[in-house]
Amino acid sequence: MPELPEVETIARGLRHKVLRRRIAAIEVAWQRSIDQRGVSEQLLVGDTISDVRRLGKFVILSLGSGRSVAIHLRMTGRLIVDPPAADPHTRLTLRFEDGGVLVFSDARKFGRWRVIEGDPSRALGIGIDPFDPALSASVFAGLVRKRATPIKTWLLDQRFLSGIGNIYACEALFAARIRPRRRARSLSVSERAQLLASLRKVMRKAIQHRGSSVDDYLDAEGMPGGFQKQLAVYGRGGLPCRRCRTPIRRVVLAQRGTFYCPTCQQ
DNA sequence: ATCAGCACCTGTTGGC
DNA sequence: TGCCAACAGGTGCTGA
Repeated sequence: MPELPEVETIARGLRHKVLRRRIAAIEVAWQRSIDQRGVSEQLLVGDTISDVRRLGKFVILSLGSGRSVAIHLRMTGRLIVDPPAADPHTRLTLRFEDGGVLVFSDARKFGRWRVIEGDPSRALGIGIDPFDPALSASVFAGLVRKRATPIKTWLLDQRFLSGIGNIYACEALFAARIRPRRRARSLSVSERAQLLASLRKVMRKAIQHRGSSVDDYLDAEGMPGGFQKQLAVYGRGGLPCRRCRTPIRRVVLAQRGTFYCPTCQQ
């Protein structure tokens, strides 16, 4: 479900709700929702949340002990603080000392919690953030260099850039006017510049709208995003392109639905 | 290095 | 109305 803009929205919303709260207990309703079941819970009890932020598509809870919790929401994961009603898909519950709770709800059970000692960005093995100022044109060029894989597939590979998912890969390629099947290494200097600028522009705008709720995404406040109304191609197969009226085409690439305009994107 | 296929899961939707 | 197949925003593994 959530990609960079959604995870960013969730992390921001969660931050002020859980900061400085102390973990008193953990309840695991679905074992596979947490790595190192048993060991992880023991490590967390008594620790305090000192920061909340996003790393790629992970929500990171930093703890007073120096440890971190990396939460990947995958398709349907949600983080809810002090829910008004019991959630039927609750997989994990953090009980705070003050009596409140952080609930991890996940209908499809794909999401994972992982406790990390030391530097989480290293442990997670993910690439550079698209908004990292260190991601210059030459760094970007180095990452696509020699890559024969389609650019859409490359964008989804978290080891290069982290945080981009299927929606924003499609949207950024449309904005940059590049076909999803183009080989990564075949992009010209100006196409690479266009793509990087489009990734940032599309996702910055999506963050401003608190993400896209295509199906059932909700942020930490339980609110849907608003960016889905502005999607140019994603989910618009057969509908006219907003730029040239050509029907948007849907193909499957890297086992994922991929949308593009055959006229605007070359 | 890359890719297709499948696995992990459940809920929703669209076609018949 | 009811059933069933297809599909879903993600990732990891296997085997070719």
